[in-house]
Amino acid sequence: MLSIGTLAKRTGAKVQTIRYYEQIGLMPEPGRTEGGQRRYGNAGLDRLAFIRHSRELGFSLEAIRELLDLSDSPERSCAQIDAVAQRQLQEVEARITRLKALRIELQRMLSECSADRVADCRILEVLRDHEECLSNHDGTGI
Amino acid sequence: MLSIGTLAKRTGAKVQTIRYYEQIGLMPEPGRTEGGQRRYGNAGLDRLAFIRHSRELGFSLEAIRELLDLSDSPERSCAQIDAVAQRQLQEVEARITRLKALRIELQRMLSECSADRVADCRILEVLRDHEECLSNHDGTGI
DNA sequence: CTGATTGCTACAGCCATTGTAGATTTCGTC
DNA sequence: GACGAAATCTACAATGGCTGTAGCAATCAG
Ligand SMILES: [Zn+2]
Ligand SMILES: [Zn+2]
Ligand SMILES: [Zn+2]
Ligand SMILES: [Zn+2]
Repeated sequence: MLSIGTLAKRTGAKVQTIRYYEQIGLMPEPGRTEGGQRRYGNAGLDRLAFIRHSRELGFSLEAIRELLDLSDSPERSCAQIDAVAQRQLQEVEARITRLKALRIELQRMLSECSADRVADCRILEVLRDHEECLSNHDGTGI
Repeated sequence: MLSIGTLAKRTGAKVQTIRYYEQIGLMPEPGRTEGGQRRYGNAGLDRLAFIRHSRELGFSLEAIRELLDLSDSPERSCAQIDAVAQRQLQEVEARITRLKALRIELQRMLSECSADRVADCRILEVLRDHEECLSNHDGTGI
């Protein structure tokens, strides 16, 4: 049986994070010692590792909850699981697109600035007026 | 003189957001009508437009505060302003790098899944075990 | 003047944690 | 068994950047 600190060390999560996951119902309530401290078995360790790894891959806690629920029905088709991953991929791609547009604007601002007086700083000019921009940054990509 | 609602419409910010910016000291306290409603001049409009555009380019409110402070000294060198933008560019680039790694893992998971039973779902396998991953997702890029 | 719209303050909620304070429990060592 | 250090407990507040709500008060068009 593992203490919450041991679980934290093994998974890279913080102790408070594990308690938070329990609070929101993502981790089940574990057994307790006589003194009231949490004790976990391998199931708890596996579940927490799954959660942490999914977080590292950018899944939201809600998506992870969905994945964990779905994985409780091993005989069903995994189409729904794939859909969750597909959604996540699309979100990642949208964010990449948006960030690339931002990168271009930032690079342009920096390259056009002659590093002179604040009064003539090209960066401030662009920030003051979106007309100076090439992209939209309206959330829909370029 | 502009009401807070007009300011919101002109800049695309929400009314509450403008009040929030005032609360954290990013927007100055404007004049008020006899009845206590906020009234803004062009300075307020310009400042809010600057803040919103900077937010659209991904700058944090702290970075924006810095930029606004720096822009109050028009005769100084703009090196510090450029440094803020440079920092922002580096952050954007780091995020792109990280997201690209995530995209690769997600694409791989999805392409390897044969869309069969949950029990055999490749996506769940990968999420359960980071050993199945090619990248680190440790925040330091690939 | 009246009614609709807008604005006001104060507070709570979102996500996903992290940090804190003060009390209690557990564990290793003697 | 006793002692002290380390870990854990609960409860609550804070982070960033807003957004939403409730219950009033002010403003504006007709
Ligand atoms: Zn400059
Ligand atoms: Zn722009
Ligand atoms: Zn699958
Ligand atoms: Zn991995």
